[in-house]
Amino acid sequence: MASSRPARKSVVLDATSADTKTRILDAAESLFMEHGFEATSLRSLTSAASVNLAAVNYHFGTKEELFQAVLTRRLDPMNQERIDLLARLERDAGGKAMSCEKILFAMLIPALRLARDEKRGGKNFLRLLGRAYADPAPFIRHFLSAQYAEMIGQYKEAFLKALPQLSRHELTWRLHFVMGALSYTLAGTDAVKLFAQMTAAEKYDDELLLQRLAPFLVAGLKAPPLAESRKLELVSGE
Amino acid sequence: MASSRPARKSVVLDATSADTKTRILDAAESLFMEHGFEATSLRSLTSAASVNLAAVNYHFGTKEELFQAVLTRRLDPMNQERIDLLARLERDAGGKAMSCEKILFAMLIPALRLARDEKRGGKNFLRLLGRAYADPAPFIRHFLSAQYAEMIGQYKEAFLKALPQLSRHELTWRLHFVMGALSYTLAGTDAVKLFAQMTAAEKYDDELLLQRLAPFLVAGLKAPPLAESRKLELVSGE
DNA sequence: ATAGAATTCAAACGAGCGTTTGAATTTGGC
DNA sequence: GCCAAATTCAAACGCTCGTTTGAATTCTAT
Repeated sequence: MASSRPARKSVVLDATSADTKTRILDAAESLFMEHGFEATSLRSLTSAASVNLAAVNYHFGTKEELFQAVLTRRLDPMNQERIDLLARLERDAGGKAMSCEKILFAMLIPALRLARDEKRGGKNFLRLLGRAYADPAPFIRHFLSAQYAEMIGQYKEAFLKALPQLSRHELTWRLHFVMGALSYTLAGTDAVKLFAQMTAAEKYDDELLLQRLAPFLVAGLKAPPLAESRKLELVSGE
Repeated sequence: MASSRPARKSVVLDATSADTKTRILDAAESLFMEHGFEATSLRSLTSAASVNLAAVNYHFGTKEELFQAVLTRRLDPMNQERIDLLARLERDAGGKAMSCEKILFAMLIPALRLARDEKRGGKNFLRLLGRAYADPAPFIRHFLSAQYAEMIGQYKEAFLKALPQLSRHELTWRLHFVMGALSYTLAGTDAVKLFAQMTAAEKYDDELLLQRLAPFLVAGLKAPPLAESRKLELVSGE
């Protein structure tokens, strides 16, 4: 039988809590988040999930496919929610331009809902997602690229209408910055304390985090495009 | 003798190009960037550097210490440059408040200089750094936290003066977002194509990247703090 | 030229890795 | 109640990992 000692210090799921596939996904979500893909062994993962070592290969094929399954389980519904929410807002607007804020909120709200829903992985999953964005493994990058393509495409069109002063090219860059700040921020656990010693009073709270992030990102998106004249100033010595 | 075949497809350094320690650091910088810390083996690293396998442990102790040495070599001078540049600007301003742009540029310029200096690792190192920010390994997080503490502290004080409408707490968050967008952006290699299909005409260019990032971040920093009244709107369904 | 320190080297160590196997067990339709 | 399919299981396979070792070699100061 599988040892019932924790992998390191972490959770061991009750053997009766759910079926094998779900227990594996739950343990993988937690361990991949904590240690990353490469540093998480299938042995620690299966013992945390209280399943046999071979169960991962039986149910998912390989470790890589398991990782993709972990992401898909939460990501597909969240991105679909984003697409649906944007479509509804566009219908409500009746062809008129929407505000930049509204579009951005439509992106953030499904993430916020997911973060608050412990049954869907909650904060754990968002942090895992933030980490996955920065993982150098090609299979992860390609997978995420495919998962996000449709959603990002739709939002890019919406933002283009809301921010007519931006070229498509400029907007592409800014959406990149937005996703960067978002994923980096969500990935932070202890990392929040990296530069900031948070007061113990205000504990880590994803909702509050997104509320602070939103005005920052809206202002960035609305910023005037870089003037030609400023370029030299940046690269000169001062 | 060490095999002279490349680790995967990558560079093999000329055995006479530099001393052993430097060759190891150079190969490590490149491979850690490409594959991440866990996924880079000392065997592929030492063969790419054309040194004996045991040389890493002899010169650096452990793989973790090697990683820290790779970061320290570039990071210490860059952050010192940032601190010095800020101090000079503050002296020039003679106690009067500096503009937000100037402070941010003082942060970005040393990074830009490093990116353009191939002898100091260039773009490779900045991408490695961006990846390191998102790595879950505790020893990396603690190391970076210590490396950045002084620099971030100085800039926080400067920004506080430049942005008096922000509370210290609010600014802490915004600097977190700034570092997020910056590191995520710098970490992108192929990742730039993640959401954006860059035109072949405009090839990847760190200088241009920072020029686009700067106005985005300045606008975000200057954004008015989140009004109480908006909070509910974000968390409600629409 | 030579002693002693520093470095390089081939080889091995023990451990952990992802995956496979084939038998044992459980499950579900008839 | 039974048989076949699905699942679980212990064990092993082949491989790679970071690190250590002790001898061989190179460097340096006298």
